[in-house]
Amino acid sequence: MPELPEVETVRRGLEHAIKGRKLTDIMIARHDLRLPIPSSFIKTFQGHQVEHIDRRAKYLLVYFKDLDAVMVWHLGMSGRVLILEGKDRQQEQESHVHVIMTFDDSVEVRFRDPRRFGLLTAVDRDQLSTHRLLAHLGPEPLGKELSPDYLLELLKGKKAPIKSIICDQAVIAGVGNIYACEALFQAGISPLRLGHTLSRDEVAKLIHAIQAVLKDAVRAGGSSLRDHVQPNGMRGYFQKLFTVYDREGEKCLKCKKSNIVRTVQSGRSTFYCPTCQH
DNA sequence: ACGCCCACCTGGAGGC
DNA sequence: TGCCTCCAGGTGGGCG
Repeated sequence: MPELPEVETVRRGLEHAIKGRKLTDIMIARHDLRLPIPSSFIKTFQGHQVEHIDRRAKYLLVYFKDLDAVMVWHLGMSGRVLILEGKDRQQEQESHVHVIMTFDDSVEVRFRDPRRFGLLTAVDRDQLSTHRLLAHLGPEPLGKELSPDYLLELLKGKKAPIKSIICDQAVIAGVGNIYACEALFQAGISPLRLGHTLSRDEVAKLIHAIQAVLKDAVRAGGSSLRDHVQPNGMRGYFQKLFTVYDREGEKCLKCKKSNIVRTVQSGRSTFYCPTCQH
């Protein structure tokens, strides 16, 4: 379930498990992810010590000590990171584990991605901001650059619905389908509204809602971090937090009157309350 | 330029 | 049981 909060949760889990450790072995079961894993991948990273792990939008960036190359990792739609230590490592190999990285000969990080929309590659540190995967990304939603001024200016003349706009990684980096729905519900703004029709107050309210929803989800992910080392660990937990997403036909939790409606925008499901959102 | 559609993949759920 | 259809958290290329 990789939107920003899930990727941030994975980042924290990785930082905890492998920061300062040496990447002793890399096993690649298949290279053909969304982008092929470069043939030089193993030679580039094997034997190096993890310095720290960053996140940019939905990308994980693994930095190594004394190494120019940064490991750039995206989980796509179905990507999961499994962290296994000690006796857990002996457990039966699941399907669709494409890469296994071993640290200090004792901690295993497995990348499982059934749909293979994820990617794993190497980019030089000084080329990160201009790399084609990352160059177009907009501001981080939890940073200071995401201001009402910024978003209001960007919405001028935009005829796309606001929901599609906030899912655009060039506008806000890291918001995806679930949290776009959740934030619009919290802000009381209809996902169907065209971008240019939002008032300054609404834009401010929307930004506040996006930040609140993401922070809550990061907190929830953080609190269930231990589950993350186990397959299927966190799935049920996050779903409990959804107020509109995937709740078509159920009673709105706010007005307790209308049923949640599902519609399709830009090919993606949108969920909203027709009473609470205008 | 912008907004939308589609393909890229696999698996799970639900209908018949 | 099995087969079919639809749906899924992302992304970028291409089209009108």
